Amino acid sequence: MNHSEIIDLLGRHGVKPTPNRLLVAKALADAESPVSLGELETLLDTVDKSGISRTLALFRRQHLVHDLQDGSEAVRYELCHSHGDEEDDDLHVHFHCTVCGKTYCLHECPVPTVSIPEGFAASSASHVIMGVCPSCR
Amino acid sequence: MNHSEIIDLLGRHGVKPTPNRLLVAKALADAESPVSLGELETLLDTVDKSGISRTLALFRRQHLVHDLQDGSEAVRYELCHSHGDEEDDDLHVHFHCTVCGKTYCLHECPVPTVSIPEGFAASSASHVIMGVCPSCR
DNA sequence: TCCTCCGATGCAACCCGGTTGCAAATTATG
DNA sequence: CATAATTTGCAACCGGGTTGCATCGGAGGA
Repeated sequence: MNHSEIIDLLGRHGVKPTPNRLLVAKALADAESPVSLGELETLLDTVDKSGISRTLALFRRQHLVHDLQDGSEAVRYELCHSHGDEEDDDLHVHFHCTVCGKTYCLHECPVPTVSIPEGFAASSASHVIMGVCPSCR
Repeated sequence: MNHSEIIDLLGRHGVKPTPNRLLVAKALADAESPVSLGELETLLDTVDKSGISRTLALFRRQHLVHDLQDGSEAVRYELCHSHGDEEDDDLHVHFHCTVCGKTYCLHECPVPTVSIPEGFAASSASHVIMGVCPSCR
């Protein structure tokens, strides 16, 4: 994703494109798998941890990223692929490798729908599979 | 679950029944929903946080409890209901209420099986639904 | 029974991911 | 150009959780 595409993306989500936000968004766009705050910190050594944290909070509020608890200690972030600026409709299964710690997005696997008891109102769901990835076997 | 049943449960998992372990196991058995370390700490004010932490680590190693990241800040623990002392086969869906923060075990909803790409080896899976629970609507 | 030893426990210090207060820098606005 | 509003970096802080270490307590042997 190039510079102007990223500016455009931020704009569609109502986010003013400041330098740091562009860096964070680019890093997220370039990542092939969900990234944690700590990883972003080492990836973007010019940007302070607090700035990244605040940027991610903003992105979350504007539905530009969604977060994911994959079983590792840290929360990981991933760009929303839905093009609406509201809810994220790109809910796919994640696979967390217990050997290398990497988390894969199985884009081709949608999160299955589970019927839940009367009275519960679901707004989103996450499905994380733990195991060993191809390169660690 | 009464005292001797708990001692028996620990025994089946190869855990020596010390006073603190019995307290932690009882608290977990009595809880109607998964409990966090912090909640156990307030529940068992006679037992130190570090002791609870070490006990939970032991229980995890012996497959007596399994842990769950439900989207709240803390990890929650739940007694394994499988009666084997090895793997836990009681994988059910959890529901996390974003209003009251409580996590429900939907025991009647097994975690759906998702077919994953060639090369990945799954060992377990978690399925967490976020939303609003009956008492918060 | 008493001794000895090893595991269990409590306490405090620490670690780590993450957030917040605040002042400096940068950007937008009249 | 002046002033107000945002963004940023730095450091301090926060909360969950673990670890080092000294002490306590219980099982087993003389």
